[in-house]
Amino acid sequence: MARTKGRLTQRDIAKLAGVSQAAVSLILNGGAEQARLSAETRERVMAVIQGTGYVADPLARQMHKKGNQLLGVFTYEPVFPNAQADFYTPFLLGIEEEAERLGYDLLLFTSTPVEDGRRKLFRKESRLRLADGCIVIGREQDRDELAKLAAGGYPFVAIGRRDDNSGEIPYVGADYLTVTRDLVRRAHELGHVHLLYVGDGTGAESLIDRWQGFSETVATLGLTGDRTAPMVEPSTIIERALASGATVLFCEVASDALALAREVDARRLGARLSVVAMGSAASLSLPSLRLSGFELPREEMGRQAVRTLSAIIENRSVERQILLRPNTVDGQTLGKREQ
Amino acid sequence: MARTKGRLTQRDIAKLAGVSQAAVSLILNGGAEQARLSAETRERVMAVIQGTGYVADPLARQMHKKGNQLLGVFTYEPVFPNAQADFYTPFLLGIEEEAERLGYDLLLFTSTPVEDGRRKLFRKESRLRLADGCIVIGREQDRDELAKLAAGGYPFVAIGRRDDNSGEIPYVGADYLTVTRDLVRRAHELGHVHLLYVGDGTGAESLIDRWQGFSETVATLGLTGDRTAPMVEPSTIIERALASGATVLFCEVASDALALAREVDARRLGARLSVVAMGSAASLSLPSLRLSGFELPREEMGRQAVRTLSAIIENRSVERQILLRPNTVDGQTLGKREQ
DNA sequence: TATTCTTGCTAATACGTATTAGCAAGTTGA
DNA sequence: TCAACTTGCTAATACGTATTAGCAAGAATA
Repeated sequence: MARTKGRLTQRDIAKLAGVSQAAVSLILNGGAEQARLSAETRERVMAVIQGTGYVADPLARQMHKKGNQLLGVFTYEPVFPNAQADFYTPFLLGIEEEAERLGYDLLLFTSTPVEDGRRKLFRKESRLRLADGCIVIGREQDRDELAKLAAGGYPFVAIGRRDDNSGEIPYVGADYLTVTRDLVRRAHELGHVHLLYVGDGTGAESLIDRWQGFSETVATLGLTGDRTAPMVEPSTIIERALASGATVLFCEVASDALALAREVDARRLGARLSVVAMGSAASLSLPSLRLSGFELPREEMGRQAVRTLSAIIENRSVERQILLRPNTVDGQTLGKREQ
Repeated sequence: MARTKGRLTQRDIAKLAGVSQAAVSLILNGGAEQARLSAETRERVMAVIQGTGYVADPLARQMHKKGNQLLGVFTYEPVFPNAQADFYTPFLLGIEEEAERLGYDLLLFTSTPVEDGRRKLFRKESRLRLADGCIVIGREQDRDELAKLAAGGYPFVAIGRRDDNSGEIPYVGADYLTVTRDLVRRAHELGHVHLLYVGDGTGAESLIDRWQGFSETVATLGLTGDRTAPMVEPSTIIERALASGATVLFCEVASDALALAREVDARRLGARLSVVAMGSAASLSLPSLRLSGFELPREEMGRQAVRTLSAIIENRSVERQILLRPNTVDGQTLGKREQ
């Protein structure tokens, strides 16, 4: 066996069988009918193929398909967590699941060990187009870069809402507004009439929406709604609430909610002060302290992002901006207002 | 939003920069010196590349046996866990970390649907070549497939020891034999002379090695060592141990160890019966019940796999079969033999 | 002034496969 | 007998990149 050349090709097979390379390809891909290759020819070629053990080079086969069936996942920090309570994993779980279902592989961009932060991002971005399209998770200060991407015609979907002037950044976000409204209503049903919003209520859309859902609903229902910035000291906030007569704390940031709920617990104020976690209510909860509030449907957001992205890549029509409703979590920290 | 063409090519770049496609390729691959392209031209082309975010199609590059700075990761089940106690994550953490350090991105092969509980490596072969090489995690019954891969000259590293006749499957495994020996010695030092091995002791190398480390050391030290298959009922095993006079249980499977330790606890036999977990002693432990035994150095295995793989890809010489020593875990379940 | 050298680039081709258009020879129909 | 049709195949081209050979214009040399 003179293995002069590295790899057996269709040309070799063709030569051995006395046909053209095209014939070999056609026979292998079921185009033989269409091209009316005779049964004899087909058998002859197949015999050679079997005899030589020829297998088509998968790379060459893929070359003239459209894409590479690759979805990029772009994050601003390493994906795999040290920490137990982990932000990215649920998204990735959903992404992986749906990617698998749709026949895509995932490309995880690791950042470069380059010191300078900017270059780091740049180097990452320079590899972005390796994939057919990309899912961008986290960090909402990147509208410009995303807008550039969109303008360049590169298919991508952000996880987390991104509104910009051009209005055409595709995203899968969470409907904070509605769920916050529902929680305020729920508090109202439980007798609360004075609510305290703990957080900034500005900046990212997700914060603006929470605040808007809160303040609008408070107004609609004729309740009293205050706002206070999150403090280093939970005690300060609790005292402020007690002093003002507020009976529920709506916390923008879940870790604040947890800290506050603990302090409330420690002071045995559970009956007088409720705590609502606007996010991560389930995942941050401890067995001994289950927060009330809501939880992002992260897995579903991941799945939806993959569906949207694949539709964009494959040029199918699709709703490009989707908000999913967070799940409300009935914990122990939202109770009836003490009479 | 343009989206006229699917993917940006060197031809597009060339047109934009007013040069030939060849010039673009040369500049990207360091052939610019050789071809005497002027500094201005180089800069002009690079500017266009940066502006557009062009990246060479990995498939086309692989056709010329060029790398893409891409490491594949193949697992037999989905990577991202539902379960809390998670198998893959620590490996991936190490892999991501080291890949980042070495300037590789990661390609997660998810697209193969799980068939009867696991993914099939051979279904992926076409996709595998997108990556410069691949890390295969888990499942030790895949020697044939791996041998085929190796024969095809595809660079890969298995996590988990794989010995086969050809003897050349590269892997990063755990040195179960040594650590088991040390644990038996430790038990001996604590006064134990009659040990019970709970498990099959056959099948995968990892199991064979544990049994071998156990039985050899028992023989060397002149101890008594029995073996029993793992049972559905922990009670049965415990009674068998008590009846035979064994004072330590060496458990092949960590979840068995946990179940046994719990039962021992429940029966208040802690002083009479020790339990050793040969694997996951730390990660399976509860705050209230810390197992003694050992734990795989999963992160380090991941890092080492990346180092080995990159060496193979880059044609540097490297030890292809590496065993890392698991870490012993001093928990509460291995104590002095009761006098 | 003719020759050689250098500079800066491009044309052409290869990689291995898939696919479309179409050719030559034979067959059928009128 | 000429056109239309069928049969059985091939030529040509595309995919996107890498690489080699070599061309044109100017500079240096003899």
